[in-house]
Amino acid sequence: MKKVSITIKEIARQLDISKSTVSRALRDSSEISEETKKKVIALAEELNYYPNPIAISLLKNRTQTIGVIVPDIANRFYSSAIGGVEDIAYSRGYHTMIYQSHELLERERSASRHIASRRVDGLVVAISSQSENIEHFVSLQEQGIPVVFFDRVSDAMQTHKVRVDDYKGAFDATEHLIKRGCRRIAHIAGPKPVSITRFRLEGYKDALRKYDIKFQEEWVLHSEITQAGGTERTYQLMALRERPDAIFGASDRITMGIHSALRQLGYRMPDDVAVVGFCDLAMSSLLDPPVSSITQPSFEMGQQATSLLLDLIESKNTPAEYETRVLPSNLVINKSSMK
Amino acid sequence: MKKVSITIKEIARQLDISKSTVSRALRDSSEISEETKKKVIALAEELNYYPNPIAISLLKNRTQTIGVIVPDIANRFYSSAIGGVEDIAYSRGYHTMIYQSHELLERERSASRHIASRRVDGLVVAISSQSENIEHFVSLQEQGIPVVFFDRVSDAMQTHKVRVDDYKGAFDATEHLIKRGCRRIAHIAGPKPVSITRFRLEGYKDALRKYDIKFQEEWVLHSEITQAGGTERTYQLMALRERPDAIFGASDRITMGIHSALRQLGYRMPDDVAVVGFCDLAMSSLLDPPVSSITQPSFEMGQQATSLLLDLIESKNTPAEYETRVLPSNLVINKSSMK
DNA sequence: CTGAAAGCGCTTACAG
DNA sequence: CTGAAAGCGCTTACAG
Repeated sequence: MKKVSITIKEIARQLDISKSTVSRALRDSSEISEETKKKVIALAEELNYYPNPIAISLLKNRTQTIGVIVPDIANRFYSSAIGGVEDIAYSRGYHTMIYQSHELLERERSASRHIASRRVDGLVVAISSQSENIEHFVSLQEQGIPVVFFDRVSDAMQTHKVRVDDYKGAFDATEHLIKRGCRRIAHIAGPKPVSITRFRLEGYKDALRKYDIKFQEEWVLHSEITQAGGTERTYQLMALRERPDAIFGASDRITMGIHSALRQLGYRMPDDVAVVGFCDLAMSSLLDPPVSSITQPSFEMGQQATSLLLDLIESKNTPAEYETRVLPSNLVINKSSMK
Repeated sequence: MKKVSITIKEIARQLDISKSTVSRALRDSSEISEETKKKVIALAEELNYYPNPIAISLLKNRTQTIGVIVPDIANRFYSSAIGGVEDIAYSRGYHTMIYQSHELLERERSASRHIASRRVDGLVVAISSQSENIEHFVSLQEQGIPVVFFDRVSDAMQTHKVRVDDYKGAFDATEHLIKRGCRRIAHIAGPKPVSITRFRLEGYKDALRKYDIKFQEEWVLHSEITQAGGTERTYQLMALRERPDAIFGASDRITMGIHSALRQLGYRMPDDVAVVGFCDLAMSSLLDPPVSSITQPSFEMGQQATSLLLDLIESKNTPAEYETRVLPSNLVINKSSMK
């Protein structure tokens, strides 16, 4: 199949003027007579002319396109964040290309290569849980393609970062469980290399400390960010000689696993075990019982990361200082922890 | 920030040969001496040279990129279908741009315009439920940008279509309920304009007919494809003087609404009301009780639609005949309908 | 106010 | 085997 697009040259031919004049008239240049402008614009509309963005990209070495890499678009947290990215990008005249890493370093690298070769103007990324090495992002930055991190950030690179206050979210969740009378509070954490895992773990520990509750090594387990992971770790926790009376889950997938494992094992929430997770609200309220969760402003994170990125793209030089924004999370209490 | 990319010209300068020779050597042309090729390739690697795809696009009037428009990427059905699209696209050397219509005609039009102006090579789309008018897709096709429909198709346009056997899926679900002893089977259908709504409704009706069960107008309600829609319509059904003893839901969102409404109203599934839905399995098994569902091969639909699209893109002329592929669906029985 | 020319990075007939 | 030239669709100094 062949595409025929009408060009500036064709308009020039039909009007018997030069391409330069057409180009200027279309961009409403002050040095073209009103009369010529009108003729050109009228014909352009009639012919349904659209400038070829590819030619412009070649000229400006800019594509007006940004990339987003997230672990998984099916995850509500990320699809909502992408909504925020698109929101800002479109309003500032950029298009968005979405990539999924599926938590795989190799996929992330391949997306980065694609971004570099496609001359994408910049990248917003939530790092894959498998990526301890982030050389591929450093390399993009060195090539002049700015990178902004959101949600999953890394200390290994200087750039803008937008994340949620994971520490405080975890602290609040743990404190809430303590106030509800729980004393044996377990935590199923995410994979170790991920930044948010550390922050959340710290929040959990500090809340215990504040109330003089002893931290027990065996009550903290690391898990993949999957439902199956949450289920397996819950089996392990409930098999302990001294069982926890509460479990705090580090992600929504993990929390779903906790929930289904507890039901399957015959425990009642919150009476036997109270549960709080970092969760998507729509999801958690469907479960029985509905799960208390720390909600995160995902849409807003996408927006802020993108607006920082576009500022980087549009400024001539590297900023004096990179910014790390920490957005507040919010604890929503549901039946699973209402003792 | 400024991007500096190394070009063919630079390689030519350093090697003191012409750009033409460099270009040919890089594409491994047979008319270049082995020696020259080696030199060129070695230097290209050293300099980390990548051809500028934008220049090539301008030359070939091809972008090696396809678009996908789906109502909502957060919906598992679509995110999985996108997985299938990406799978085929990448393996055939294409990149994928993802757009969401959010079930809005205006958003779908704007995505189509973007696709046209960006010279995307082709489009795979599941039509928004709001789009009775699909002129924007016809217009793309007329501009030489092939369009393939999947899941939500339309008769208003001649092209390849890939859909699931909605008729049979609905028939099977209804028949299953009948065999379980249900006689007052309600159906919460999707929005009227959507093609799949009709197919599913027909399957439902025909199954009733086969078992000589009278079709009752008031037991079929149309709903938006949202959880809230399913909930509202369930209220309406259960408020009827003669209550249904089974509800068949036309989509996963609707089915979640049915499920939560029934629980909230105090009905037991399946004893009071049996439930079957067109559902995502991972989702439906989290509910209590787990919901029986007609599952659809979403990944495969994405794959097949994309491979048909790429064939269109790569063939010189319009095919003699357009194809409509109908993939089988599968009924998975869970507790919600096990009477 | 308008046009001819150069150039963005590449490919490819046409010569030699 | 290699090079000079034209061209993809556009913009923009430079002339006039």
